[in-house]
Amino acid sequence: MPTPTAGARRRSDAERNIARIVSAAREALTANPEATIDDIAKAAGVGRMTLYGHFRNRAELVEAALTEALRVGEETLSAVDLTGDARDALARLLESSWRLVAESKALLAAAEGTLPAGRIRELHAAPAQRVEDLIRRGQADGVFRDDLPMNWLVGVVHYVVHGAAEELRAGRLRSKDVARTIVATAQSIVAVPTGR
Amino acid sequence: MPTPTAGARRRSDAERNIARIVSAAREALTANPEATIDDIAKAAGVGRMTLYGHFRNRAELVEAALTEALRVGEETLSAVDLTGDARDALARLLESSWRLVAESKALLAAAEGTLPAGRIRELHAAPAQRVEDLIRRGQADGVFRDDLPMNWLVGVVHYVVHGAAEELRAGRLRSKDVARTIVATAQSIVAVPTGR
DNA sequence: GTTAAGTCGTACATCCGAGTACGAGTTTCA
DNA sequence: TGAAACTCGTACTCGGATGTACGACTTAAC
Repeated sequence: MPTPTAGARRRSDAERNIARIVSAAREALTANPEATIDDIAKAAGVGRMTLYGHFRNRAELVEAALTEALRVGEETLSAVDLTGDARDALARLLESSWRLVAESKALLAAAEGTLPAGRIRELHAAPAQRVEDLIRRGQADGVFRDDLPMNWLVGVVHYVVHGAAEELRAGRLRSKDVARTIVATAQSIVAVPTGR
Repeated sequence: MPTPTAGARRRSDAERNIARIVSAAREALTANPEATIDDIAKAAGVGRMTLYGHFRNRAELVEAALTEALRVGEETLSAVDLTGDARDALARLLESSWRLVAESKALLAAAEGTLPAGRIRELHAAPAQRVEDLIRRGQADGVFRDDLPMNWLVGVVHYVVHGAAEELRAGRLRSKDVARTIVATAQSIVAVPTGR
């Protein structure tokens, strides 16, 4: 955020513009991680100089956009019921979050260039943890495999989601099939493998 | 290639330098899709001007590197025995090609920016076709699922390979586990799903 | 050993985006 | 309504990459 100083009383229009800018940054960077500062300012309906009035540099802006996206994501995720059969819980989690995860991809790519690597992992440790916990529970219940590294199982679910989003974007997967495809694929991956 | 003209008699040192440049481009762009022309020239042990003597611009160089990579890949792939049980064939295919596929990722990313999209798909239609044929055969034999779009099955195998390579790069997957992890994951994905 | 081909440094023209400086105009807020 | 906060255009500087021009040097090829 622009002014980390505590008692930051801002004028209402400034507040509104900041919100617009962050939102525009999130959208623009999601569509194209290399979006220009100028692109973002235009998308926010604001002059470039106004933007610089609130964010010292690109890094600050990217961080704000990423933080915002993760906050929204966290809200959505925390509303998902993860009790009951772990396989069903995974389906519910994916159905309600695949869009968010997919959108965060480009944003992450934008952050990759400007933010320190540690800061990035730090920011999205929470959502990853949620998936890990669920998988761990599924393993304890005997419905998920444990012959592959946990890191991998968590990671591959992400890759599947990103992949599906990419296929959708490229027109090789129909919009209505995405959720079903992701769920079926992820479930197959984490399920206890059948011995042929 | 630099001179598409037919009777291009080149001096031997030029020939050697071109080979070095293409090879260096392949390596440099694999490590970093945004590698500079200058980086590549240096890596090839050649002056920037020499490079420009053989490749008019970045696009031409990227295309040469990509073509070269695909040619090598095609060679390796065509040596794999794809007969017998489709599940085993898939394992063999992945074991001998995952490195190549992973390396091609960054190269593809580099091409994405400079080459027309059509040219790219055209260049790597052949390898994708090989995977598709194998999956189709597995389906005919009843060992692979057919409840998901073919495009997706082909695509997701790529995403798994790229993902594993990324995890390896990030130090979250050990080198010796990569092949096994990829094979196990891919087999789980394409296998006929068990009805719980 | 001559000659054409190829090498490659220096220097330059361009383009593009980030970030800075200035300053006049506009809006909020008390 | 007056002052501070904010907006935002113009016009820079700066750095980095691409591609071009020139020209002297070196090397392969016959």
